[in-house]
Amino acid sequence: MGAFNDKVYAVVSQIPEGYVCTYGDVARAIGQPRKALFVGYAMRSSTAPGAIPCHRVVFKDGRFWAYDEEGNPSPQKIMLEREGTPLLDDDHVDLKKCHWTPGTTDVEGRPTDIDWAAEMGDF
DNA sequence: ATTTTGACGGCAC
DNA sequence: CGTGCCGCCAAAA
Repeated sequence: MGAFNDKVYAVVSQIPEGYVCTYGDVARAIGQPRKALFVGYAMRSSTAPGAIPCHRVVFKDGRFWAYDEEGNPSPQKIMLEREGTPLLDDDHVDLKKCHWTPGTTDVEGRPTDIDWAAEMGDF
């Protein structure tokens, strides 16, 4: 696994619950703003579901992948709602309220080492 | 080695 | 505010 994917993993894992981050921000955080697209690949190919909260990574517009290849609603949307992420549309989040950027101080009382596997297991 | 294609982003219209 | 096009970089064909 390349170091790139590893960094992406680290950054995305830091996104607090109820907040989202854009691909561009993640790419920039790892020092390669041009590879925003590549970050998306890392998410899509994201290994074991639950290992990475890829559902918290959205487009710069706030849009997120709400549907999978089969056109079925993706669990991402449900998870975002469940986490209390403010949504503007069925596939848009309110970046104005939940836009979190890496590098900033973590939200108080928001441990980044949550057991996502267990969270997903609830589904 | 060359072409195609993106879970992107920014700017123009 | 929605759409289109181009630029980026790397992997896949």
